[in-house]
This record gives sequence, C-alpha cells and structure tokens, in this order.
Amino acid sequence: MAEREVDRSVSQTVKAQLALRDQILSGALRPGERISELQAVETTGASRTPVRMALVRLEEEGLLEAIPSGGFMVKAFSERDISDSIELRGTLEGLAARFSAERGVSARELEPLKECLAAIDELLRQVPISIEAFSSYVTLNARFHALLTELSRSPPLIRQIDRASALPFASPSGFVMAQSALPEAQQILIIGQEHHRVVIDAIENREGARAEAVMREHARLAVRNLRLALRNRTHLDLLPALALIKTATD
Amino acid sequence: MAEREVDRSVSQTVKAQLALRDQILSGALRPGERISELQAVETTGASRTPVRMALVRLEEEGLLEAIPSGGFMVKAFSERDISDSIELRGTLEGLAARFSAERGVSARELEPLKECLAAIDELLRQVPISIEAFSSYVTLNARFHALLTELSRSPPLIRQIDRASALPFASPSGFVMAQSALPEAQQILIIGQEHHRVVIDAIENREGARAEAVMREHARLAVRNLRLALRNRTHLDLLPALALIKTATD
DNA sequence: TGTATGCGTTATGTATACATTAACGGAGGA
DNA sequence: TCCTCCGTTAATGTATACATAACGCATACA
Repeated sequence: MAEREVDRSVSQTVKAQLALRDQILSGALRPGERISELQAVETTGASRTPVRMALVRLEEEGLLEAIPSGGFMVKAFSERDISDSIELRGTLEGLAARFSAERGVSARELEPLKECLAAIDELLRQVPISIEAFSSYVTLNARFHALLTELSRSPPLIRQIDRASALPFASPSGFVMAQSALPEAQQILIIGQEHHRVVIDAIENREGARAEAVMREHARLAVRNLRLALRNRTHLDLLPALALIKTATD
Repeated sequence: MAEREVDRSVSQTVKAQLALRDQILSGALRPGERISELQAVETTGASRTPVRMALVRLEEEGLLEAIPSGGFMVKAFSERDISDSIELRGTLEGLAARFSAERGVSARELEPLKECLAAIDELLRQVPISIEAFSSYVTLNARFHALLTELSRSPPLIRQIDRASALPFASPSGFVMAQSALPEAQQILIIGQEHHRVVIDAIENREGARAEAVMREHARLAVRNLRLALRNRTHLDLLPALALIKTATD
C-alpha cells in the first residue's frame, strides 16, 4: 500500500461517499456528466474498491444513474421530478403523522417537537429575517421533520422517508433559502410553522386523518416554494442542490 | 484468473445479487444470520469484489443490514414491520393512482390494465381455485400493480414504489398463496379484484381522491391477508418469503 | 472455578493487477 | 466528402494479494 496518505478515522468507503456526494451537490459535477472512477479515486483519496462501493450506494440513493454500457453518471432531474419528490415525501410524512396519532404518543415524546416549534417561532419574530436566521431555520426545520418521522415508531416507514429525503431538494425546507430576499418567503415560513403546530395538535388529540392531511398540505406549500425559487434564480447560489436540475429546464 | 468457470452472459455482480437474494428469500440464510463473504463467493461463483457490490445493493434494498463491526447480516422483520410495509406500499400506490387520475390517462394506456383485469376475472371463476391458478394470479396481480404504477408517469414515485416492493412481503399479493386452502382466500381475491376495477374507473373519470382511497383500502385488505396467513402457518412452505420474519414472533 | 489476558486464526477492508469491452479516431474505399 | 471498418486506447469489470481488526480459544492467575 506504500506511500498513499490514509486517514484511518473513518472508513475509506464512507469518506469517498461523502466526498462524492459533496461534489455532486455542490455542482462540481454537472448533471448528466459521467463520473470517472479514476478521477474519483484522485479526488477522494480512496482506492477503486471503496470508490466503487460509494458509487453503488450513491446510485441506490438516487444521486447517480448507472450507464448501461458501464459506469455512472450524475442524475438529472426535471422540475416535475422535483415537485413529485416533494409531494412523495409529504405523503410519507403524512403517513408517519397518522401512525403517530393513531398509535398514541406520550407528552414526553412530544416535548422535543414543541421545543423545536418554539425555537422556530423565536426566529420568525425577526422581520425581515436575516440570512443567519434562515440558516438556523433550515436546521431546526430538518430536526422537526426528523423527530416527527421518528414518532411513527415504524422502522420501514422511517427508512423510506430517509431515502426520500436523500434527494436534498425533496426537503420541504430545501428551497426556502433560495428566496430569502423575497417578501413571500416570510409568509411561507409562517404558514409552514402553522402546519407544524397543527400536526402536533392533531397527534396529541389522536386525530390521524387530520395529522396526515396537514402534512400533505405542508408538502404542497413546499411545491409552491419550489416554483417561487425557480422563478427567482438570482438566489440560486444559495442552494447548490439546485445544480441537479437539468440544464435543459434552465 | 485461471480455472474459475465464468458465465459471461450476465455480469458477475448481478449474478451474485440474484443468487444471494434467492438464498435469503428461500430461507437458506436465516434472519439475523451473518453473511460470510467467503461463503457467498463459493455459493455464487463470483469473486469477492462483485459479491461485495451485491451485498451493498442488497443492504440498500433492505434485505440485509450492515453490522457495525463489519460485514452484513440478514435482516429480520417483525409482524408490525411487515404490515407497515404493506400499508406504506399502498400509500405510494395510492399516490400513483391519484397522479394518474389527475394528470389524465388515455384509453389506449388503460387497455393493458383492463386485459389484466379480464385475465384475473377468468381465473377467479374457478371455485375453489387451483394452486396453478393461484400462481398465475400472483403473476397477473404483480403485472397489474406494475402497470398502474407506470401510469403515474412519475419516475421518482415509480422508483420509490419499486424500492418499497423489493421487500417481497410488501406486495399485496405476497401472502395470498400462503392461504390457498382457506375459504377466505377466494373472497379476498374477489374483493381485491373489485378494488382493481374501481381504481381503473376512478382514473378514467379523473377522480383522483377516489383512486387514491381505493388503493389504500386495497393495502388494508392485504394486511388482513397477512394476519390470516400468520394464523395459518401450515401453508408457510408455500411462501418462503415469510422466512424473513423474526423467529421471535413465531 | 471463574475471569482476564494474550495469542492465533479468520474475516473484512483496502489496494492493485489483470482482462475485457466500449468508445474514439484514423485510414481507406465508395 | 461521407461512410465504414479496423485498430488503438482508455475505461470499467473482475480477481486476488495484502493489511488490519475482530473474534475465539486457551492458559494462567486470582
């Protein structure tokens, strides 16, 4: 193995996977572009075997696409693909909310959710909201959704939601940052927060159908969000994930 | 590479993946059991690299679980995991049906669905249904569901449904065979067929909500189906996929 | 007798060499 | 001038050698 510098703190496979995902999401690799294994070996510092394992994982994750003749390319998504992914995720989260409501959740379990809610409320009190506050919002929102998913106590469902969330743009909060300068942004955040509140309420009162419905609506809000973001491309640099959208739709 | 016998008609990776999946689903490898790479190399005939790629894919597919200290083991599922998976799939198929209805589908596209329907009708005319007819039913039913999924024209959704279907027991028809000798079986098949009919009708009339609702109901029928199968374990040999259920729940 | 430690074996993680196939380019003919 | 075919090249698919870490067993000590 000789003189190669090896970082033994994490496995080479994980290192390669993270590095490659970063390259894809940052736009360093453009959609449709073929990923060269040798190039990946050089940029990630791992050897071909772990790189290949990382490529397989990223394919399963949906970021890459296998080329029939061999190798992988960065997957390209249409606007429709993305809005469908958002709705898909909303549907799954709706099911999770329903499960939580129907199966019962203790007050103690809802506590962290409510803390999240309060923290977001605090952020939204700023008008207009700062870019730093936006960044915190995205983190808190992601945390809220993750906690909500966990509440369902359904490993298969949690797993599937995680997979659906792997595509970064499928995240309801994913596009918010792209429009921080827009007046509609604040409104959308406030409405989203109301959705969060209603979901908690519905789960507390064991209203499964209501919990599910509001999560779906929440996703539709995110789709509106997406449309807004696409109509205001000037802020695109704020959301590198958008790099995955087919250039044809630009 | 010497004297190893190599079948070049398919890639070694695919060959290994199919062989290993077969071993898992047939119950040759028991849930919770660690999969030895060397052993897999011997049973599949591929070398370690393709075997490892196959293992990674099967892990992403949900059939295997990574062991923190290294390697993989066959995943074990509880009864709850399985019924959740069925409901999950039903929810996704419900969304697909909704998309199909809302986005419009031509009569020509519905043709193959209707043919499937008619073929199943023909099978169900037998009372009691034979084991061969059951087998045909399973195939036709899987085809119907696949066609229905395709109608949504939503690649992300289709992809997700495929992933959800990878777990064989998540298939609505998966448990039917386990109870071919039960009188309830025929009834369940007939009700399921009615669901199929209603979905087509709803899509034709662009009733998205109705199409979605009936697919969900269809999944709940499959859950009932599962309960029935679990209460009649004598027919388990007919459905090796059930081998994935944790022995603890036996 | 039970527990702890150390060594040996075995399996996985990693790297690289080899084989094969697909793609690209050049040359020759129509 | 364009098309086709062949050869070269570069990439992926496959196999295996090597390194490392984990597990188990045996032995010794408490």
